[in-house]
Formats: sequence, C-alpha cells, structure tokens
Amino acid sequence: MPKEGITPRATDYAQWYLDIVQQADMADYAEIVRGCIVFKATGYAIWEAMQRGLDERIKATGHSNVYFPLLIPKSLLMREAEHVEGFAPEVAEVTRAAGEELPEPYVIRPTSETIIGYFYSKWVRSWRDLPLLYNQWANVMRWEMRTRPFLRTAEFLWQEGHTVHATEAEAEAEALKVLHEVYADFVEHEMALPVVRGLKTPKETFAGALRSYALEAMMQDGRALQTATSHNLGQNFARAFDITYTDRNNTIQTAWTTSWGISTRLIGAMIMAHSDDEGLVVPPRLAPTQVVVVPIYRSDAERSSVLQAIDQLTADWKGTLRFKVDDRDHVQPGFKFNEWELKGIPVRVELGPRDVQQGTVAVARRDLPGKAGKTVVPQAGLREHIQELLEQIHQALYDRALRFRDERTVTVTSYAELAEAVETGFARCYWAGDTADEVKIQQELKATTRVIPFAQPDTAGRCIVTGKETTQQVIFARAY
RNA sequence: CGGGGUGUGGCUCAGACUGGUAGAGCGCCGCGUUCGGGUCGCGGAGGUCGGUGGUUCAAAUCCACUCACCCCGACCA
Repeated sequence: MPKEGITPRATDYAQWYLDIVQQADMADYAEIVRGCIVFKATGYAIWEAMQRGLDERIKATGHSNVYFPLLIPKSLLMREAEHVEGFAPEVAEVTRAAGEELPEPYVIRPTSETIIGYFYSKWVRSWRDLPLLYNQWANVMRWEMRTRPFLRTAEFLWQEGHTVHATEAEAEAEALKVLHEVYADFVEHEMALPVVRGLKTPKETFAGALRSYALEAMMQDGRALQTATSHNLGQNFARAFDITYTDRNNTIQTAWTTSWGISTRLIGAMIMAHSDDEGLVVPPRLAPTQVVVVPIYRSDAERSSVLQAIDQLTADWKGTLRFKVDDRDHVQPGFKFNEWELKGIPVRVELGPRDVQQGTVAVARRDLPGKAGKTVVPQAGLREHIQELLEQIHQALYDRALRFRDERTVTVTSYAELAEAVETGFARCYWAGDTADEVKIQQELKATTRVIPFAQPDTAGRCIVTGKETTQQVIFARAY
C-alpha cells in the first residue's frame, strides 16, 4: 500500500527522495534564496544529533572548537593556485557595504583553509606549538549549478577540522585517525551505515591537497555518496600561507596541515540509505525521538485510564529513552500510525483499553513497516524490551544496508562488465590508469572512481583500461 | 551554464488553445460523530493566478522580459 504523497522508489528514485524530505517535514525550499533550503525542526534536530555524535568524537580525539569569520578577503583565497582553480567558479562575493564599494571584495567562505591558514601562520612559531588541532562548526557557500535538498545546496552546514603538524607522518596519521575514529565510527555506529574507506585518486583529490581520503556509502539506487573526506594537505597550504616553525635544532621548517569535513549532506545519505516507500527511517541511536506512544480510546473515561497507564509506564523512561506521547485528541490513531511512520520514529507503542485490562502493549518497529513489525508484549519490562529493540533495529538497518551494498558490488575484469556494473552499483576492478583514463570513463559511463579501498587483494591483476599488471583495485560508481 | 518541463488558496491540480473579472479534491476552522492502520456528516474561512512591463474597453488566459523550482547533462560536500 503506497503512502499518500510518496512516489515509490521503484517508480522514480529522485522524486521519492524529494517526497520524503517534504512529507517528513524536514526542509522547505527557500525559493526566494537561490539554491538554499530551510531546515525545518525535524531536519534540524537530526543535524543536531549528528553534531553531538561527531563533536563528541572530535573532542575525544584531542581537538578543540574555534570559529573563524564568514568573509575571506578575495586575495587570500587566490594564494594557493590549485585551490583557487577548484573554488573560484563557485564563490559568492561581497563587494559593497555601508552603501559603498569595498576597497577589496570579500568572498563568502566556500571552505576555510585560506583564512585559517592566514591565522595559523601567526600562531605557529615553535615545534612546541604543534600539533594545532582545531575544528569549526560553520556554514559555507558554494554557488552550485544544480541543487537538491541536503545533498547539494548553495549554503550548507558542516564542520571543518584544520590541523597543523611538524612532520608528514604526523599529518598523515591525523588524516587517517579522523577518517577512522571520528567519521567511520560515527557513520557506522550512529547512522547504521556501512562505508568503504579509502584513498582518492589524483583526479578526485581535494583542490590543493596532497592526498584525500574518503568514506563512500551506497544509496538504495546503487549510487555512491561520499559521506566524509579527510585531506593530508601536505605543505601546499603551509607554503602558501607561510606556516612555519622553528624545530628543536633552531631550524625553520615548513609545517604540514590537514583538513577534514562532514556536512549536512549526511542527512541526505541517511534518507537515501535507510528510508522506504512508507517514509523516512531514522536510525535509532541518532533519532531525536526514538519512541512515540499512541493512546487509543473511545470515551473520556477510557482516555483518562489509558493516559494514566501511559504515565505510569513511561515514568522511568526519562533519561534512558527519547520519547513522546502523542495525546492529540483531534486525530485518529490510524492517522498517527501513518504520520509517525512517515517521520521515521524507530519504535511506536500503542496502548488502549484492552492493554490496560491485560497488562500488555503493542510495539511496532519502523524498520518493518505496517502491521508486519507489530507485536503485543507485556507492560512489565517494557523499557528494557524497547532498549533492546532499538539496538536490534540499529543492527538490522546496518545489516540490510551492508547486504544491499555487497549484493551490488561486483568485481569486474572487462570494460563491458564495468559499464554494466555501474548501472546498478559499485564496480571493483584493478586499476593502473591515469586522470585522462578516468575522465574518459566518466564521459562514457557517467561513473567515477570513488576510492582506492584500504582493503586490497593479495594478488595482482590487469588494469581494466591499460591492461597493465597491478595489485591496486579501485571502486567505480555513479556518485551523488 | 546547455536542453526539457512547471509556476493558479497550505497541498495536488482544472481553467489558457478560442481574453469577459477564478474552480475542484485534499488540508484548515466550527459543531456533531468516530477512534486497535490515513472516520463520516453538515457549515465556514481562505487566492491582487511567481514577478515586472506591454497589447486591449477588458488579461490567470495574448506578447516581451525576469525570478524560482523540477528533470537530463556538465560542476561539486
């Protein structure tokens, strides 16, 4: 039974996505501000949950939060050659203020390496100042050609970490540590979304970086979505911004920097990975509301006895379960069931007169929509039952996503197989090609290299385009 | 930015070809009824037809420009 207002995934996946965003009330188009969206309460609450989970991990790995200005002098952005080339087309400029033309335009940050580089060069003097481990939560703006809610918007919210190190090895270790301990840990353990970890090819490397690492997840249409990136910037930015330090031997050294980020695009990943034709599915550990309780009654007398039973039942939930009681009197239970399903609340509890008499309650799990996921359980021990159920749902979502990804990941040995595989998912293949080869494949197959996975085979094989013998495999996919 | 499409009460759309002063369903408000999977009935409110300019006695309708959104492509977190 298709839900009203939601185009089934099989009919039109892109439209389904937009329908979920609208119907679950996550965002509104900011049609008066090009390419921007309004994060509505439901959508923003999910971002806040993501911020909490990430901020915790960012701090646990030794970083502190700071905040830099939104505006960057245009000349500063121009300092790192590749960086300029990468971002110049999509920056917005501020040229007037207080009714007058500014002597030098500002750009609205598309990312903050440059302005942060400027200040880091002032702050770093000695090897004793290093490492510098900072992060900022911010909004950034990129004037993208084509926008889609959460996945690509002109303004988006993110965190960007920027660190400075004494040696290449330390910068490298930092970039990897964040990838694994902050990003992959968060995405897999909180969002129930399995990721492929790996290195980007030179073509896909961040503008100005030495090496870029990324996490790639598979969406339900088989396309890849980069959920996080972490860059070893080498000495490129340190040279451009003169970030130097005096080492133990009183010699001036150029520092090594990293940057890493995760954005509100992650909300899009969550939607596209887990949701279904019935609506949004929010993974339990992330869910702002984990449990909704729907009372069922006819008369006023039944209403008060049911609500009283709910009060008693939920008395010890505070602090352990994030829940709400939907005691709205003007909508019917069936309507509420649909509405909470649409909004992706992981667990729904229904309690009516029958339950009051029998000491039971009906519990429905969102990952099994409709009546399929509904069971009647005793009221005794309900809290523990729900806690366990939430964990089961988390695991079920993760397992389902992993199985889906594995089923749609094919190892290919010919160009024809590659072309076929990227139609439905990830293609894994031996690769010794260069950027030109990648561009050609992108033009022909609309697929790009996502990552060179850390997990590599022991045996060698022939590159899919050059035929050269190599031990390196890459993943190709169509990407968001 | 190139190609295609769409803008009419909160939402989905009709009305446009053939100009004559705006409709339906859902939603919303009120009353009653119902309540274990999107209740039903009656009554009611709500729109300068995306914007600007033009043609005309008269424009949602015709013309020009413009803005936004959606789809495909190129760019990208």
